[in-house]
Order: sequence, then C-alpha cells, then structure tokens
Amino acid sequence: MVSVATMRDVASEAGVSTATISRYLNGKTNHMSSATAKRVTEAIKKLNYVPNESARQLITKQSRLVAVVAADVDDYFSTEIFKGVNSVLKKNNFIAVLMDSDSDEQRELGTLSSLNQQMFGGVIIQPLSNDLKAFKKVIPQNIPVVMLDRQVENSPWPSVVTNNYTISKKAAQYFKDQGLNHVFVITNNVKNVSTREERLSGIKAVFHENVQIIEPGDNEDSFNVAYEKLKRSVAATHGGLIFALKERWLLKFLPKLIRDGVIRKSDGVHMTGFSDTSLTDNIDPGIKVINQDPYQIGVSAAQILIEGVESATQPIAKKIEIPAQF
Amino acid sequence: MVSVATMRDVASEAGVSTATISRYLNGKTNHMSSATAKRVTEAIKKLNYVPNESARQLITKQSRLVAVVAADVDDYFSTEIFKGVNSVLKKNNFIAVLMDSDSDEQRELGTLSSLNQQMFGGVIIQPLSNDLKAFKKVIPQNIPVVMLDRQVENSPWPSVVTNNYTISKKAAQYFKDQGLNHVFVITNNVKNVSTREERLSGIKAVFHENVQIIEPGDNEDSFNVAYEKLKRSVAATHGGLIFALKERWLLKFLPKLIRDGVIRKSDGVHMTGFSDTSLTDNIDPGIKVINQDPYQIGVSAAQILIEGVESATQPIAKKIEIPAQF
DNA sequence: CTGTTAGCGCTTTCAA
DNA sequence: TTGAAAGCGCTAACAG
Repeated sequence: MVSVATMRDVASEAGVSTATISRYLNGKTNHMSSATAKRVTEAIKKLNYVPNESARQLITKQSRLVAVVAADVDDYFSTEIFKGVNSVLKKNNFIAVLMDSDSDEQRELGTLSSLNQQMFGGVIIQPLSNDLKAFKKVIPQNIPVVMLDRQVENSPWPSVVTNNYTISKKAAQYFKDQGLNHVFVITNNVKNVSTREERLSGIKAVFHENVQIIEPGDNEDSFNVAYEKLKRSVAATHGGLIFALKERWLLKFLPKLIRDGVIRKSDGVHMTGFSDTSLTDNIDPGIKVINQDPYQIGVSAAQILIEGVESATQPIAKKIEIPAQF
Repeated sequence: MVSVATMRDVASEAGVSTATISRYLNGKTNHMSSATAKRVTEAIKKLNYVPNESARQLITKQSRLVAVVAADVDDYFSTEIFKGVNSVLKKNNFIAVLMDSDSDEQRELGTLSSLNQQMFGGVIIQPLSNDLKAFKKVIPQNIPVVMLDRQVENSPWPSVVTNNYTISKKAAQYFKDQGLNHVFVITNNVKNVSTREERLSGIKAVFHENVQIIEPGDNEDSFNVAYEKLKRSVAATHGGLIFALKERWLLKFLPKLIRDGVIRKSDGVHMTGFSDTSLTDNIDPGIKVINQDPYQIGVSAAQILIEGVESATQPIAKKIEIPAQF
C-alpha cells in the first residue's frame, strides 16, 4: 500500500516545524506570517497531505465522527432522519455515519457497545428497547448522546420526537367531524413503545370507547386473519375509520381494501394513518394521511448534539416535539 | 466527562506490564500463563477498561471500521446491501457504517474524500458517477475498495453487480412468449449508467426494434406528460409490455395504470420491471417482476473486502454477478 | 512466558 | 511569529 505524507514531511518541505503546520491546520493562522502560511499551503498541496485523524484523536480526545444508530435502516423514516442529521453535521465539519440495529434489541445493544472505543464524537440513537439500565451500560459515557423518535422512560438524554398525541388527535377529530364514529386501529403490540402509546391516546381522546385494535402480526397468515377480522368489524359497525399507526400497514391494507371494495369514494369507510413517503398517495390519490417530518427531527437532533460536542458536556434531557402535517 | 482507564492502569492493577495486556487483548494468549491471563481478565473487568482505537490505529495503521457509501440511503436497495455487508463484517469483528451520496455526484466525491483520513479499514461504494479520474482522486489509496451495483468503466476495483443483461432478457422473453411484441421501457436517462444500459440491452436482444423508451423525468409535470404518452402508445400498438427499469417507476405507474384500466387481467397489456420490495405485489398480487438480491450483493462485496483487508492488498478487479429472480 | 523500550503522527505548553 | 520537546495510549521488536 502506498505510503502517505506525514506532518513532518510537510514541515521539512516547507522549511518550518511541525508545530507551525499544526497551527496552520487548526486555523490558528492569525498569528502567523503570511509568507510561511503560503509556503505551508504549497507544501501540503505538493505532498498531497491529509492529516491523520487517529493521531489527532489520540491527543485531543475528540472525534468528528458521529454515529446515527437507526432502528432499521430499511425504514424510510430512519434514513430521512439520517439525511437531516447529515445536512447539519456536514455544515459543521462533522462526518455522519449510519448504523443499524436491525429491529433487534440485542443487536441494538451490540451496535451501541461497539461505539465504546472513543472513535465517535457523538451518538444519535433511534431507540428500540425501553430498557434504561441496559442502555446505560452500553452507551458511551464520555460523548454526547441524543435520542430520537421514541423515548426511553426516565432517560437522562435529550430526545426529539413527533407530536404524536396532538397530531393523532387532530386526524381523529377530522374524521369524527365527517360523521365517522368508530375507529379501527392497526398496529403492532403497543406495549412499551412510547410512539404508539401516544398515538393511540390521541385517537382515544376523540373516539373514546369506540376504538378497536387490530394487530396484523408479522407473517402472512396472521395478516390474513387480521384482515378478515377488520372486514367483518367494518361491516358490523356499518363503516368507520381505519387508522394505521405505521405506514407499513397502510401500504399493506390499503390496496387490498380498495380492490375488495371495502373502501370506496364517498362512502362510510375511510382510511388514514402515519405515512412517511408518498406511496399511499400513488395508491389512493387524495387520501388524507399524517406526514411526519423525519428530516427535521434529524436536523434538530444534530443541532442539540453539536452544542453538546462543542461545549464538551452532555446535553440536558429536554424533550423537543417536531410537528407533523395532516 | 468521565476519565477512562488506560492500558497502564490495567497493567498496574494486574501487576504486569502493558505488553502483557496488549498481548492478551490481541489474542496472543497461547504463550501466556493462565494465572496472569486470569489476573488480566479481572483487572480489565474491574476497571471497565475499553481499548483506545485511535492509539491502536496510529501504530497498526489498521482500522476495523468499514464505510459503505450508498448512492441514496433512502433506497431500499442500498440499505439491503448494507444489511448484507453488515452481516458478514460483524461476524469478522468489523464495524460497518453507512454513508450517503444523496444521489448527487458532487456529494459523492465529498463523502469519499472525507474517508481519506485513515479512520477506515475499507470502503464499499455504490458509485453514482462514472468519472474514473475523479474517483481516483478522492478514493483512499491505502485501503481496499469494492464497487457495487454499478460499474465504473475501466475501474481498477472489483465489483459486484446483478446479472442485469441476462435477467432482463429472460423477463422480456417470457412476455414475448405470451404473445406481446412491443415493449415500453420506463427509465431515466440511460447514458453512462452501466446498470440501465445492460438492462436495456437485454430487452432489446428480445424485442429488437420494437422498443420504445419513456423517460418520466423528475417532476410531477414531466411524469404526467410521460404517462399520457405511454397511454397513447399502448393504445396505438394495441397492447404490449411496460417494463420499468427501476422500482420507483413501477410504484408510480402501476397503480395509476390499474385505476385507469390500462392494465387489466387477461388483457394484452402487462407490466413488469425491477422491483426490490414486495410493494408491487401489494398493489397487484401475482404480478411477475424481477427481484434482485441486494443482500447477497452486500455479502459478496464484504467477503471480497475482507480478503483485501486481511491480506493488506487491493483486491483484484474481478467482476462478480449475483443472479436476480424472475 | 514476560518486561523494556522505542516510536506511530499529532497537539501543545514553554521558550526563544 | 516560530521551534523544541514532551507525551497521548498503544504495539512490536528485542531481551531476558
């Protein structure tokens, strides 16, 4: 492999000491004769010099690498968050990288503990687990941390989330005002996941006891069971609102509900839900859904993180809500 | 911030030298009395010691961090590749991280040059640009590189791609055998992107001159223009095959074509294309599409990369094709 | 089987 | 405005 120029090489090329190169590199160029500055610039270019991050980190104990640990990188929501984070970090001269918990709490902990090697200057986590104790064990202690999307109970870290309760309530109210008085909520098991709990609360605040929960499960069979159950329930209540707490269910149920004639234009059955992409609109143009703003969530988290890195303190554990659109 | 135990602390805690700790950590434990090994184990646990990667990298010039630079992290295809890469790297004790070129050739180059700091032990790139010279400038020279999905002409790096030509031809032949004798190919500009060129060639090998290209463009207006054009053309040729070179177009065109009655069951109009997710199947159950295997592409790329890292040589520039399903 | 020692490439006082 | 020199935490000869 090719050998690389070091700071010493640059120093001798420019006829100065390494200290001068270092100062130059760190922008301490105000107390520096423009003649030497120029010679250094040229030497760097000539030798194609790139500073060695490891050496720098070793002494400064700082890193400009920031890890974003996503619940599942296959999720558009997660990757949009990353894009938001990336946009602000890049401006501030940090490098953002995305890591994957793969929807698996064990892997999440594994991923997080791999960060414990002082290579990263900060971590942004979209948590999967709700186990505060486990998190405290594996999350690096010496770098700033920000949580996203979901909240860990009693967490000491700041978090940025969608206004799940408010926006769910708003959407529910909209359809109630249309005359629908029953709602079928499609969701996975809601236990322990702050996001789903808040959404459900918002819906219940409008429809009270007229809320029925449908859990499609993870395989095709249980989906079919859930689908049939939904169809029967909709028929039994002479219509109502079908509310998917996750885009995945919207995409899975909506086309079938349309094909089967369960949902028709100007009818007593409507569907809505949390939708991150425009795919639902392709399927059913004009459908009214909740659009979160993952990009902005990422932006906001990154800003908090940067404050933490620059001040070398853990950001305080405030909670920030990013409004969704309906 | 919390101060962290160093190797020295562990050494004095265990009553041995740092060299012993180092050997222990690097698995050179075969020439080591089990008594000291045990003392070291305990000291490490007691002090909660985690090795400092920067110091290690500084001297070994090796890193177990591998960057996967995706064309667009919003793409399911890119993230599945990452999952494949991650699965094999993790087993081999590497840490894989995902970075984003954001579908922008300039940013791609920016992202790549940020890798030039010896923090990464290898790079896997899903290239966007086809500009070999630009790549050579920014791609780290001293670590192994593997290309994915697309090929850079005359590239010195190994690449792993789908068997685009073969599978496109197979799919085309299938529909030709059904009696369709005209094909409408929906694609972005094909110039300079190896993937699209190969797919188109495969289709042309079957339909010869009966191939019409539709370019939907990037905004809603140009999409509508393209859509209307497609409808007219289909009517004019009394049917045919609509072939989307990218899943995005499948998702955008298919629901509308179904709603508008252009595609009906047992009719002279069929649609197919490259589809990575099961979303198309939700929309039109039983539709026959090409399924690539991004996960396997990632696995294969990671294996090649690891060989390169372990042998400290640049992998040779072979091309590996991963078969798709139809 | 284990310790001593000399750096890896950089930053940062302290002096000049 | 610049340089000399110490040292960050680790690895790898070389000795013993």
